[in-house]
Amino acid sequence: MNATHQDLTRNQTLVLDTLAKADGPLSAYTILDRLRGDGFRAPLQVYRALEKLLGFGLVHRLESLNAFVACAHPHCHAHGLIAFAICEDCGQVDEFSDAVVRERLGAWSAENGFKAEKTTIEIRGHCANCAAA
Amino acid sequence: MNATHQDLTRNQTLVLDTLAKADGPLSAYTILDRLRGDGFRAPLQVYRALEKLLGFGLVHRLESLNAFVACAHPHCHAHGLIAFAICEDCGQVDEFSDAVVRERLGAWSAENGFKAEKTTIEIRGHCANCAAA
DNA sequence: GCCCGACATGTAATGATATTACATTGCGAA
DNA sequence: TTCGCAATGTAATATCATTACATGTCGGGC
Repeated sequence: MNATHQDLTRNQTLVLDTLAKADGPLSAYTILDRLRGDGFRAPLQVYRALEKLLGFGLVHRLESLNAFVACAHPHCHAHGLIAFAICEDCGQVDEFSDAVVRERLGAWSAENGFKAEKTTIEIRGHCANCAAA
Repeated sequence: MNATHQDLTRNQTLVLDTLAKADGPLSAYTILDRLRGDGFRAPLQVYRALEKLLGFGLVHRLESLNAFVACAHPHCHAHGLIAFAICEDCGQVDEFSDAVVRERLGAWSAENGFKAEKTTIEIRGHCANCAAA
């Protein structure tokens, strides 16, 4: 019973749409500001919606930015490990997945008896466009 | 001209020693509190020391925790990519490095023209000890 | 010896991110 | 209808990090 877009509440929909329309990651407070016109008043309204959306796999949190992005592949919440390449110049985020990386990290966990719950991979740098300029 | 332990200033030494003595990651404010007795008064004193220590490779920042740990291998600041396994129960952090993972992420960057500056890999979960309990 | 520049430090104020606590509302099931 | 649960609203506060500006320290060139 995976949550679909239709299960979302009003607040969740507003937050997700805001992220989807944005051209890069947004902080919770930026989302809040963009939704003032829709009646948002307090950070908690944003954080609560984000919490659900993260659970549904529709949104990702970028730990190194303290910010959030809409999932680039919202239809296949299948892949368990996602990596992000974050351009420090233009803010663009590229989301990808690598089976070998997943397998290697899984192997380390198995060898060390570590039960992984959530894995974060974030590469900060400069995208092709910005590196060229 | 890599910085050695001897190049450190008083504040840097105090902060590094605090992290080294701790049994897990510490937030900047926790470090501050532990150094009040040594004359520390303001967050900036901690953040400035951390900034240098991060540059020297003697300390790592855990992005998903907003906290800091002393490097487990302070003598070989060689390996370019480090992964952290963080136990959510006991707070222990295990630091490791995997050549295959580095190679795969490097390959993705090369294919996509992305110039990587810094890569974060953090696995949150439960260590062998805590998982057993 | 003195002056200067570079860097480390001290201090206050503020900004940015996130959570706790408690009251209220909406809505389906017994 | 009434209960219970999940979502929501609101205020206050906790936590993490930076900006701005003043002061101190030390070594090199003169």
